Amino acid sequence: MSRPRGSDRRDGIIRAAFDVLAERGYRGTSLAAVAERVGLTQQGLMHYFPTKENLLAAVLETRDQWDLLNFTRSKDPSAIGATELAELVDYNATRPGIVRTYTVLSADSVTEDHPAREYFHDRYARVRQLVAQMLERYADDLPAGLTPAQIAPIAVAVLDGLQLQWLLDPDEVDMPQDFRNFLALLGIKT
Amino acid sequence: MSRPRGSDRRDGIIRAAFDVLAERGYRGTSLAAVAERVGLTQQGLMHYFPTKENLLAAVLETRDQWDLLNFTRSKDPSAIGATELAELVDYNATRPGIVRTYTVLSADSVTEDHPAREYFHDRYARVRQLVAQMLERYADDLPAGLTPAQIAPIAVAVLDGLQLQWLLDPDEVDMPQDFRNFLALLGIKT
DNA sequence: GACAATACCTGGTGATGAGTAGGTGACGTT
DNA sequence: AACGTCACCTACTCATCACCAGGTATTGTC
Repeated sequence: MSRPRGSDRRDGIIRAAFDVLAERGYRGTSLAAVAERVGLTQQGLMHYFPTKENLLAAVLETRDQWDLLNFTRSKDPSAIGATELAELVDYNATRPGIVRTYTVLSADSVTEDHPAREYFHDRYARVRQLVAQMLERYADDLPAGLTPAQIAPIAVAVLDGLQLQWLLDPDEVDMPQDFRNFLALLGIKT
Repeated sequence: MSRPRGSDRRDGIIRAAFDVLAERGYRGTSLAAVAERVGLTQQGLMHYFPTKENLLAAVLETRDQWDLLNFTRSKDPSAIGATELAELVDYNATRPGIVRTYTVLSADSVTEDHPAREYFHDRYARVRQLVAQMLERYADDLPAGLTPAQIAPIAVAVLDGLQLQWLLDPDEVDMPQDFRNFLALLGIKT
């Protein structure tokens, strides 16, 4: 019966915290609840993450791997296009937990004194820039004379807004299809 | 020095609760904090609203007046168009508090056992339907052969998604302009 | 096998949460 | 003037929170 090694344990805690965060939001998440989920006491958890804020930061850093930014990190932003973006939405539609965490936390972060506020502020700036770069390849054919930089915030809004509606009513809202419809609106075929 | 009458007091409490909800989310809001803001003790507040959930329900019911649904309640849905919708966004851009409450609470509501879940589920269904009705008048000229019903969830997503980005970075994100750009994407001029 | 670091634990603390129980004083009605 | 209702309070209860202090058992290193 070997004890998990330090970094494995950390991973487990982060994974559990990610889930609990999705279920209860930041203020609704207790360290004890996260600890219980990995079979530790709250104090055992605090051996790894001395404060709640610290744990949140670790979650945000680590779990970035799942999202748009890291989806594209390895690649050249301008090398990926709408097809890949639509596929990311397909993928997200199979992972409600991940979507929920980011939806809940990002809205949570506009709250007063929220520790993740700066994180999301910066993150959205980066995502808008990334999407703008991606749209460059369609720049000449964009409708209404709009530029990639003008469309980027709208596209990001569609991504986020559809997630919220989908989380609230997965049977009624077909997120992947709706996103493809949006791309069609841009005159982009997938 | 006359004491506020019952219903006035209720209004004051709801107004204060609305603000605190925006600042801290549902789970982060304490009855004591709301009470303090209206100059009552927590128990004084509970004379009017026996439980926290009860207070939330009252806030949601009452403050609906500010939103899209009530914006249009008096009018025939098909009588209002994109211009009015864009003006609503203009108006929202001057009222960050209201926007924040709905943004925070709607995302909050996808959380486990959240008392406002059903409210937002139903609300979004109604908003989508309303927007679809509004789009009917443009039905023949919509791009990519899309129908009002197909565009409605996208338009609602844009509304919500832009609000989040705007709340996080009001200097960088020009919500009203971005929304007009979206309408341009639909081939609608304002 | 000595020794230190790691990985936890038990046992607190003080703050704060929602909600309860039972009052008191002001007011309107008759 | 008596009476009831409304508005609000003090004084709890009990659970839960983040976090601290200090311990012990296991593990890796030499």
